[in-house]
Amino acid sequence: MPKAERYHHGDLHDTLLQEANALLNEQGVEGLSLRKLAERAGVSRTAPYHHFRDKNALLCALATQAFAELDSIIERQLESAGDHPDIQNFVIEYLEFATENPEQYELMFGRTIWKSGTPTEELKRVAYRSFRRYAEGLGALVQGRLPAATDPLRVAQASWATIHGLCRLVIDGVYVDREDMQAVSQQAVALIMAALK
Amino acid sequence: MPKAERYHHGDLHDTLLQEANALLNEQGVEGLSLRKLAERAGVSRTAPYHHFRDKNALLCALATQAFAELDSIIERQLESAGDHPDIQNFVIEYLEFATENPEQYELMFGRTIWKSGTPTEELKRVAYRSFRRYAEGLGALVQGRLPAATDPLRVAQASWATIHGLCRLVIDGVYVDREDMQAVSQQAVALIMAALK
DNA sequence: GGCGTTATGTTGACGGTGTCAAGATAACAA
DNA sequence: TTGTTATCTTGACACCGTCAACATAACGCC
Repeated sequence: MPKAERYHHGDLHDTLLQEANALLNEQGVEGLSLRKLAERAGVSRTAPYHHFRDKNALLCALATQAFAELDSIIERQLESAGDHPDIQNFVIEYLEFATENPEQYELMFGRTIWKSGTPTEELKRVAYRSFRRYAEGLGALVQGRLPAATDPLRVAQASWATIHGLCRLVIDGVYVDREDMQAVSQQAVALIMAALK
Repeated sequence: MPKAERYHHGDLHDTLLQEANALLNEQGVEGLSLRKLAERAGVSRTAPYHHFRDKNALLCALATQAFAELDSIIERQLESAGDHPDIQNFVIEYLEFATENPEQYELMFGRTIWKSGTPTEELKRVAYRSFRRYAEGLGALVQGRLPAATDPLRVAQASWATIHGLCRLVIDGVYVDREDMQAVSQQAVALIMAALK
């Protein structure tokens, strides 16, 4: 029996995630509707509800996937770095990830899930795991090179905020153009490095 | 004749802006619908369309108002600063503005207008004017205290990205709590200042 | 004052959205 | 074979932004 005519799809869960990602890239979060998604998957409007509790859950699943990718980037950096972590290189990779997957990035950190929606427990877990790893890596780098009484956690938060803010400005198209991104990031890194002993 | 029964509202334009701001604060951008807004203003569904071309135009008007406020903060800082500009103080005021008006801040810099919508020409003007002033003020501060071949514009972009990123993380509730905000901002400022000669 | 033009406000309608309820179908376990 | 359960369906509801057509009032000109 041909797949298209079966009453049960067979692999709808994964198909939905795939098509949702495609739709996301084509039309952005605003263009991602469950109904369009269902149609693309060749299934009725409410079928997705048997695989995701609601739209928020679907979006969280997408964001969780994206965090896994970001996590692998961080991990790779930590490994290859050894005792010579290259911050500039990490920032470049981070910016690349964000600007090449702007819709996923929006989902990962954006209001859609964190403010207007409700992040899944799983999403919270992976999101904070990414940050923790980053903080640890950065902590190792700045170890003993900071002024006394400086909390490494604060440095991690501040530097992440810098990179994140840059991503947001570039992605949303405010104040910083895509061409300027590299230069600005170099400046940001230079500022941080200049502050180290 | 009592105001409530008049066919013509008389001051709908301003009333809409006011009520929209109220609705924004109560329910966020997602909760701001033209229909609810019209009802609050005591007017029919489509009446607002005679004062704003569409929802995007209304949102842009709100964002423009908010930029005017931010602008006055920046201006006040520039004036009172003289030759001793207090960056830390500016950052504190900026963060206050952003966290006390999170929905307006979202509108000012968020995807709703800049990515999924279309910023008005007027909005673009005021938005870039704010940044330009900030960049000039910061430029005066760091004048001659930067390593050679450092573009002040890049420093302005990088530092704005830092503050902005911090705001976003705090507002959306990711990685940085409201209580940590002050400490993180101090750390960020310290990093920048440490890099100056 | 009368009268046309324009600004402003109205109802009706259309296509889109998320999601619930009730029923159909198939897979699976006993 | 016979329940039980997972999956998928249609129907419905309440929202949403916005267009078209029409009603009302204000304003300027004779």
